[in-house]
Amino acid sequence: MSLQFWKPGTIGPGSSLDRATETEENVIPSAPLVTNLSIDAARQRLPIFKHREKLLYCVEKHGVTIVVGQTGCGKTTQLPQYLYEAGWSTNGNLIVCTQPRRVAATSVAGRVSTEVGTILGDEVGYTIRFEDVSSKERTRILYMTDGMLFRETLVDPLLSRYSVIMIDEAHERSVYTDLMLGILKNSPFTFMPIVCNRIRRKRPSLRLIVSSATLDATSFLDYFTSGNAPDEATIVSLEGRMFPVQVAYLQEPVPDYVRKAAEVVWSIHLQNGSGDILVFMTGREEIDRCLEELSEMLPSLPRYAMRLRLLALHAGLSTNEQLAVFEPAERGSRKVIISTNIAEASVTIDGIKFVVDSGFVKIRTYNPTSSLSSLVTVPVSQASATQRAGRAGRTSSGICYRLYTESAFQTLPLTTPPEITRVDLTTPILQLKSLGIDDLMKFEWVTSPPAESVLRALEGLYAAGMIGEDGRLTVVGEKVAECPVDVNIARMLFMSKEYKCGEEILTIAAMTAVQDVFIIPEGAAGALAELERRKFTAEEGDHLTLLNAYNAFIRYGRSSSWCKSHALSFRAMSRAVSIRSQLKKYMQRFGLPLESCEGDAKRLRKCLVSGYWRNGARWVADGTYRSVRGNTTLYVHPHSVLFTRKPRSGWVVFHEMEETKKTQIRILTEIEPDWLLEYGHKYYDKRTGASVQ
DNA sequence: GAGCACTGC
Repeated sequence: MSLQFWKPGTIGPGSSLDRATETEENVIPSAPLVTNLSIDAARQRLPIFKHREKLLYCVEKHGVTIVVGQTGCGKTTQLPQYLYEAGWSTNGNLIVCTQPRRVAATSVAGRVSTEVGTILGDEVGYTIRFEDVSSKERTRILYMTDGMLFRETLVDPLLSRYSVIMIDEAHERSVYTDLMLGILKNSPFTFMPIVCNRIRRKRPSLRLIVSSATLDATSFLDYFTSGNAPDEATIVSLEGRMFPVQVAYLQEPVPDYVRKAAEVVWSIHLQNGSGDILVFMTGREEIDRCLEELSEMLPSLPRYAMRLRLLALHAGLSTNEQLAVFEPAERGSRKVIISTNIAEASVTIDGIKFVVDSGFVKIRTYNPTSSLSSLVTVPVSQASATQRAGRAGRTSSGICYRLYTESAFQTLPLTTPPEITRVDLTTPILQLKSLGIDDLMKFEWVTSPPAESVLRALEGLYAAGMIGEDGRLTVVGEKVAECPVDVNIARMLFMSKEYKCGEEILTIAAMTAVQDVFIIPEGAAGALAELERRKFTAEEGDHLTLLNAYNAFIRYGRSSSWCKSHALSFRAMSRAVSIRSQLKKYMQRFGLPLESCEGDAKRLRKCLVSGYWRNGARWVADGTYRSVRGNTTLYVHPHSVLFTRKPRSGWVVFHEMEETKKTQIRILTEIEPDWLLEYGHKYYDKRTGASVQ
């Protein structure tokens, strides 16, 4: 394979590390310091233990401490321990550290409890949805998902259990991270001493640490100090322990990065010593194509070369298939993992020495005007590209090959827009209202979502009866805010009392909340799986089909082998069981009866319409649908049981709509059109005088 | 007749 694609002076496959000019000595830039920690000290790149006293001092003195720490600097594991030793968790107080992901919260808690020398769940514990491994009396350091802490604020807005709150991985800017930071600054109940002195009287001892792996951390400081109180907060930079990763760029852009990726993998393999290869693609389709290209090359592998073990990694794989990427390659062979963005932060594989970065990623976007969510392929941000490159330097020095030019890299956005700017805000805004934040126009977001999204969410909440004309929560809205489900689904749960079908609606609510219930593989196996699925098919549509599958799963003893032989995902089904039992508790608390409709599907479908009435669609002769709102053309998702069939009444409601190549609707149920009117009139007549046609 | 990036409560 020719090396001419690689810009001279950067590193091409096969060139020696010694000869190559380094474009970036270490792809993780060292952090500039805005700190009252001595800049000289930082320049000397002191190891973390020398920061320790300064760090404790900063937390002690200031309301907000921003910590910039690279991968491996120990901020997540060490910092809470320092605070613990320094006595921040006396008098029954807790030090809480939030993580965006469940696995991170559990694994870090495990590590720290070992370091402290206690059993997990004793002094060190974790709390994630469905799992609370902590002790009310004894736990002092608690790891938690940020979503879980956010939910806790709905119950205890003062967060009175905690003396220190550390929002970790803040650079990822998950919705819940942003909401947590937002309420810490804005809520009338919370305490930011800098911003809100009246609260400082309520919680004078509470401290906040925001920790981030990237430098946009300075913006967190500005956010909390409104840009004018630098002596009230600090940024501390910690040195990471990472091996250097060198970066090579293409000299010329390529039209087909999938093919190019396969070629680069091939030349790395032939010209470099041992070390596994990780390739970033955008989705399953590209992964499969790249694997195909590589397997076609395999027969031409020279006899002297190591063997190649080709692996795919994406979220759609079963647990076992995912675990395969962690198995060390056999002697004399090299692992090549072709992955989605899952390997950028969620899944960490040791032993990777080479990263091949396509430079693209699929992200969710939301168009508030059409309330359409879509999945688009976009160029990655520089921060993402840096993170991807870093995956090559976890266990030794490595090389990252970027399948784009250096000048293209310079034009990439610095960061990915925070998730809060790209999602439907209906649920977040309902929850903020529940926290007493009524005037959303005055709410100071870390990054403001589009005003249109806020308005659309308010409109939806009003239409669903969650807020009144004054914008305040209704009695139902107050309850629904506590429920961990979508507003539509919550409405159904409440209406099930009228339709006497709580038992079934509860199951449907749980099943619609999990993804990939049916496993339909490609090709011949897929056809067999389709046949299996037909055993559960209800002619009314997907909701009742999901209900049938759930009931059968319970009837046959929740067995994983049973799932396997019926094309069902055991993981998804088990999750549905957990969600159902959680939602059941909410129903009991709200006094909603768990009656069965005793096979009366009409009652059940009417209840579905009470939640989905804004998601109506009409069948047209070409097999597509037209939405009731907006009259846009909708295509049925191929996984729907109504994909091949016209609904008898010609009308359906659907669970969600999403734009991919076309606008698709997922999880459909056949209904009578006048059921839509029953709910539609209440809304349309009052607001605009228009009606549902 | 055709397809789901990744989290989280």
